[in-house]
Amino acid sequence: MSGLRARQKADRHRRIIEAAAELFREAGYEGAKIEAIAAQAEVSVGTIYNYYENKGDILGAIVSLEVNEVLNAGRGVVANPPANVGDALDTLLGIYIEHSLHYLSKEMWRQAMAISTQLPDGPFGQAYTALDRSLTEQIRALIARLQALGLVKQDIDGQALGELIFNNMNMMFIEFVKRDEARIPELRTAIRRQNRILVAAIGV
Amino acid sequence: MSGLRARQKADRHRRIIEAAAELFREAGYEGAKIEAIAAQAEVSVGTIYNYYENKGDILGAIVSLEVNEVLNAGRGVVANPPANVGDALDTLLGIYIEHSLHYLSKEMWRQAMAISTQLPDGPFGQAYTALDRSLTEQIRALIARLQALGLVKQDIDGQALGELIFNNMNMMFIEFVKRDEARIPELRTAIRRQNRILVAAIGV
DNA sequence: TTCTAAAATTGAGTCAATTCTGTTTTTATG
DNA sequence: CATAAAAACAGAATTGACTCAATTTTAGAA
Repeated sequence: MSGLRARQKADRHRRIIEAAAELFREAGYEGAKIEAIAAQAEVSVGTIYNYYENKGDILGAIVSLEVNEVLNAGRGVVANPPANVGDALDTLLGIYIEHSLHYLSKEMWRQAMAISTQLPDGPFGQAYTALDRSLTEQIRALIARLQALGLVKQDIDGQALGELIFNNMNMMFIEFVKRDEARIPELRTAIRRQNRILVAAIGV
Repeated sequence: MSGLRARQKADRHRRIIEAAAELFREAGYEGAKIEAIAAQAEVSVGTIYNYYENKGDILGAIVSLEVNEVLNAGRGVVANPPANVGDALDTLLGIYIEHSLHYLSKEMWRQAMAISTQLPDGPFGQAYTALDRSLTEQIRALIARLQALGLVKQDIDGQALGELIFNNMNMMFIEFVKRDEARIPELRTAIRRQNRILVAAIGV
């Protein structure tokens, strides 16, 4: 019935992702040749292309796993935010940023971001856009929660604010991954400073 | 003395850029083969790589020309801004956005942005980062001007505010070039809506 | 169990960016 | 104005992502 074929398929997917993740980590994205990934996954080159449209999509699958974890971690903050607008934002964005380099190197992020703008209609491009939207939505949800708690003015345009905060953080993160010597604490400090303007504007 | 070699060099640079610009326009970035650009520029493939590190750098040179024009156009607004904070911002950002598709197609922008994050240390990557900084700086200058005119609170953190506004606009522009069907008026409206929050916060 | 159509796999072949090496042109010096 | 060193050029060779036609494997009907 459901069996063999589906199981083999899932298994090959997993093997390809694991092989790619290992080689990307060891050799970098460019350094990891498709032939090497295929060999490591004990699969032929053609098969990889049966599962993923192109090399970027393999990286994309890995990045998606990571971002989904971040989204999950963020739920806790939205449900139970610190009782201070600035801290609440800092905590949520802090989770995004601190998680970001767990599995993915800066180089992998650079490649992933590049691919998502280069091929916005490819599988990964679309997935990445959706993930960005989910993150924006989560920030918007946090703002709504803070409004419910009476910490943020009721008449604030939550949608626009969420976009503003996400877009700024995302752009800062892009600059961060572009510079290998950039460090997370400085990134967070810079974002806090930018958000201070907003926090002052929206607090009750 | 200075002569022949330098002249030939400048001439070849120009021919390569012109050939590439024409082919990128006609065939798109991917569609424009290096061999074709070389043929059109009456130069060999090897010579192109003597002038530019890779295909992306050729596009980069073209993008830089465009962004520099935009920066020039922006100077006028900073020197003489509309007497209203929201309008002043909208006018400056409007210039950036309206100019953007003059010479460059969305596809060219996508490629250029992708390359600049993929190879941040390449010639174009560095140039692009510098251009972003110049644009941020110009927004900061506008804010300073508005402060001098008494339209913006004195105690506003102009640096952070400039970054916030630029980063948000830039991210919106990235999303804009990723969707072929996206239109400029809607982009400007969305950015105005986001900036409204800031305008409310910083006006005297 | 046996057979057949559909699905999946394979790896040699294609294509285009980039590199490399030998040649030509320019410069500057005696 | 001859010439050697330096700079630039040409295009053939390399490399690696991606394609495709042939082959193998699976599902399920008889």
